Amino acid sequence: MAVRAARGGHHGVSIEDVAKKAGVSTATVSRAVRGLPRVSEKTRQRILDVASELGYVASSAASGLATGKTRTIGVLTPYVDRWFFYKALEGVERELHRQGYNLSLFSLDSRTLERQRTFTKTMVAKHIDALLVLCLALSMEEIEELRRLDIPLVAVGGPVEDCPSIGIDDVAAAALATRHLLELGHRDIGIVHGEDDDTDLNFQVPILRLDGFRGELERHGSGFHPEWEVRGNFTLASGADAFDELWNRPGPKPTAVVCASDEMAMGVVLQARRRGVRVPEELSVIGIDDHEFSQVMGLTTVAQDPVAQAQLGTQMLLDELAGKAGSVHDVRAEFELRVRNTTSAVS
Amino acid sequence: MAVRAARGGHHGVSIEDVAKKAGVSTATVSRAVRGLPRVSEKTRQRILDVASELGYVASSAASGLATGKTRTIGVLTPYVDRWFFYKALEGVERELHRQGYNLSLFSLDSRTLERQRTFTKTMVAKHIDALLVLCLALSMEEIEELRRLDIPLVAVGGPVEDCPSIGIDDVAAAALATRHLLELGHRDIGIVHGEDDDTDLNFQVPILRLDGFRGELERHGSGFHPEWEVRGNFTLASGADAFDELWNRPGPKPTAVVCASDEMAMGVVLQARRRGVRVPEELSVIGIDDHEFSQVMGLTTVAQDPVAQAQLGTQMLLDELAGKAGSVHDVRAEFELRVRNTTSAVS
DNA sequence: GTGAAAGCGCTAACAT
DNA sequence: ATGTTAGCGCTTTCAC
Repeated sequence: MAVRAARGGHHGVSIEDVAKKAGVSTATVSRAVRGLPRVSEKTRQRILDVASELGYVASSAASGLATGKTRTIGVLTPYVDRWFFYKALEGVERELHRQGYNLSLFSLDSRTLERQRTFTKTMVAKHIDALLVLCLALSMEEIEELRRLDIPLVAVGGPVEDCPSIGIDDVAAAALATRHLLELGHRDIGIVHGEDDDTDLNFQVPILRLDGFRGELERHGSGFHPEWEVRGNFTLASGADAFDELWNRPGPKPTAVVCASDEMAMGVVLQARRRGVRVPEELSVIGIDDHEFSQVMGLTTVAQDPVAQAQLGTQMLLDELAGKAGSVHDVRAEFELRVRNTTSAVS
Repeated sequence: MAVRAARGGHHGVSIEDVAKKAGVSTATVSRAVRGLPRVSEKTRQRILDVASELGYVASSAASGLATGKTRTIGVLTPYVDRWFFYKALEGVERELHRQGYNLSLFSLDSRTLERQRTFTKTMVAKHIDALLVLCLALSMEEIEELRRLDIPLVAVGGPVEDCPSIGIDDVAAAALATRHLLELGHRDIGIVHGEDDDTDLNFQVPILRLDGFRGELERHGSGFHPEWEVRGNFTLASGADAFDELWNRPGPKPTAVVCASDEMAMGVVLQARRRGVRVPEELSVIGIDDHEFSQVMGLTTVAQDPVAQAQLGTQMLLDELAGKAGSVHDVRAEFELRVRNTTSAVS
């Protein structure tokens, strides 16, 4: 007893408290509160009443220990303050809480050194029943480690080696954006992409979009302009910088530019206008995403829906946990061109 | 044994496995892996080796049950896709994982009906050791329920009844924004606020900012223009709508407008320019927040730092959990005027 | 339909 | 420094 008191079990109604007060065994309480059969309606009701009167809620640690399930799924993401990521997070959350699951958030910001530790120690600690990875730059070892976890796993927003994933066809999306410009008569097209030099990181999206752009240009027979391929990092500021880079360089300028994200596209538009380059009259700009700001800004873009993608991924995980093996599988999400007013026919 | 196998305990190295293989008791393993004293360096090393060889990680459910601690703290937020909130979330995450804590995210989107359920059932289930509430619209019953949880609690970004909170002085921030306009010579000033009609919800921020605005005007002796007080909901789109509302109304227009958030301010700027009203020549606009887009857009604003606020709040919670009673307390966070180019002297 | 009892994997006295 | 042991609160088999 001394032990128990010392461990601070003071506040917290246990199943036993309910059982006693209801005059039944803990087993019956357990069945009753979980809505299991083999309890008469009468006793169930009595138990439920007592439970709510006492404010009883099962300890997740205890039931987790007993069942091996935690009813929480993890979300692993590189950022939480970037559009795709917070939208997706929103989607996961929505789907999860609707089902009474908890969401455990892991953010592996940069390529920090303490990363590995976090990964192994904290995540693998059986905290979670399943994991949803958001389009993360993962090393091979990390991926390997995740697989070893042996829990349902799905990637959203970008392919992850050997792992079912949900997301748009990035190559096709970038190609679509490029084609839109081509069809408007543009021939001098630049791109603001996000490809990093860093290798060994499993972050394909920027590369895929760049590929889509180049592929479409090639298909069309347009020439390459390596000097018009400039790198950004998916932020608004980097888009503005990209415009400067393009315009500060001597020589001819592109008449249009496709951006690997709306944020960068908006950066380009804003900076162009600030420097007196009219959009779309002198420069057409198209993005990918359909950020909520894009509509107000009138940005032409290739839209995708991260919330829906994340919800789908979550649902698959939940289905899998519910016993429907094979629920988790690859899905190419939808995307579509939304023409607004940052693109126009070449003059 | 049949039981154990049936419960899927197959993958999962237990403390006993380690103990056996290392030839010690589970108690010693427990001490060793947690870095507790009373273990010789020799055995500790041996245990650690075995543990890592076996890939042992303590089950959080088991240790949670034994200790009554979960090493996870909850974050309760109304949105995850709005600036202040995702920034704060980022701050919490950063601070938490640095300390090996987990983050459990609860999003109580709208005033949905299933809200109550989520609240009670899921949250209160002892999942968490402490809770950080993000500037949420809470009903009195909900607040009451939170207090009953009897765990360290702190609010960030907006006052919550009877609960220590970290955030800027919203009245002062709005007053500062207003004063800036006044000092530029503006006398016809409008506001885009976010005050909702909904009562009984503990979401003070919009009201406080509106108060700050009105107070400053009054202090200055400027007249009120109720028709220039228009409501938004903190989004870019609502800012654009607010501009329309202001400009579509017959009669004189304000020469300046303060907005309760940068997103709304940007909406106003964008819509003004689209409709041919020059900013800042014909209309000065100031926001509150310093959204990452604001710098690129050149928006004048009163800046605050949600990441820092959240980190501070998290640290307080952690300190409290570490035994430093009284660590959680009110803090007025900093804010400062950042003049850029959406405001200018009245012409 | 209900109860007794044996765990789940870990921690914390207490003894040695 | 290390082992023994009694729980933590819940679930689940098996008997009744």
